[in-house]
Amino acid sequence: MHGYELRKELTAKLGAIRAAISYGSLYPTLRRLQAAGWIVEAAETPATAEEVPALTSRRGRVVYKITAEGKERFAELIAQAGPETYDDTGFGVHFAFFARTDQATRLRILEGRRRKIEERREGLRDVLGRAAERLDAYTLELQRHGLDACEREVRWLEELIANERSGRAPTVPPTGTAGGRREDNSPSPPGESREERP
Amino acid sequence: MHGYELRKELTAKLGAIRAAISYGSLYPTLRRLQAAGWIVEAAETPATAEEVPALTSRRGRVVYKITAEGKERFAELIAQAGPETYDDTGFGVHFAFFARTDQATRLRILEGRRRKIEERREGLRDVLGRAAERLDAYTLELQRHGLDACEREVRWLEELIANERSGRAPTVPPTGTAGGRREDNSPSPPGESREERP
DNA sequence: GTGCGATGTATCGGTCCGATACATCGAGGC
DNA sequence: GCCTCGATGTATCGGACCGATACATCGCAC
Repeated sequence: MHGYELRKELTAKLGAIRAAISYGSLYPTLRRLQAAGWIVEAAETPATAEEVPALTSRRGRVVYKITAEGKERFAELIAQAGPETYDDTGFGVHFAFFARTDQATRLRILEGRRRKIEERREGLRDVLGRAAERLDAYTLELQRHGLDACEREVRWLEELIANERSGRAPTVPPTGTAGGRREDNSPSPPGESREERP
Repeated sequence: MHGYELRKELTAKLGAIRAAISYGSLYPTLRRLQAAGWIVEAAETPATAEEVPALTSRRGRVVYKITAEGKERFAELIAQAGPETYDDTGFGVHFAFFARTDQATRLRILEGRRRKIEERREGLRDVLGRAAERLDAYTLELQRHGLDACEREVRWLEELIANERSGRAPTVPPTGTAGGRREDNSPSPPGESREERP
């Protein structure tokens, strides 16, 4: 893909957890990835060969393609979990690419996230319990709302974990689930709804 | 307060919406505020005058105090709303200081936030409707979870707006609401909270 | 035929974070 | 009595990211 397209794809895929990637972040990142050899510039074939060089310094759209090494590195990245894997954005990114990794990784990350949210929940309960009379009604309402969100997310995660253990696809799209699937290293992958864009 | 204390206070007050302020942000900000004249260094009185100068370059805790101009600027800041007022963090900060501003401002901000969340909600519905078959089951589940959070927040905001219009304190701690309060410029401030564990 | 919004690449200044350094102090273990 | 460890406290530095902006092309509606 080229940058603009990539941005749109990611915005659709990650829209639930974060705003669009900024250009100030996108283009430098693409160059970094290229410098590392994880993507290569795959110059778009001009419609007719002779019509392109006319324009002065027009950059034109730059199409990138992931390399074998890049794929390898990507697989490593989504499978390995550091502390930032469990914060809101980090977890969202990992989760959005769950279909590309194996069940053990998915379970590990879901459980790590649950632990993190449980900690946040306890912190909020603490504040609501101990500091309640020091805080005004609006601040308290904010904490309550946050606490509610935590409890809700823990339940959501627990459902996902249970589904994962039972080998089923994520929760409950009441659609008829499609597709037997085979995979190289993972025992029981979830149904991929469709897929495969390089 | 001094920096460390301020950080703890803010962490408790804003814990529901964001992580602790980093030191790399806190101390430069304090200096910026001081340079602008909005806070002043109010050197902590040493326990006994002669015992302090002994230590070599020890900075000791630096206590700051807000100035009259700082208070004025703060009141302006929480009352004025830009685009960033309605994103997650910005809204949380405004909301956490709602008790310091007037009802008209509170309503304006609550409604702006609602509009923003409704837009996000529509975006997610769009993706779930149009791009559903292009995305894998996990990504879809992420969108669904995000959509659910949006719907929930809109309901929460609507409750708050209704309460605000009726002049009552924020939502529903089933406590007997306490406190007659007077205030300089605001028509009907909310009761300052009593304690409460749900 | 012209303006305007979508498409597309790119940079720059500023802000914030994470890691780290350094110093003091009280509590607890041995 | 000594020593380590965690909490308290101020501070900086490099790097990542955002928001604004610039500039160019293309298709379409009016």
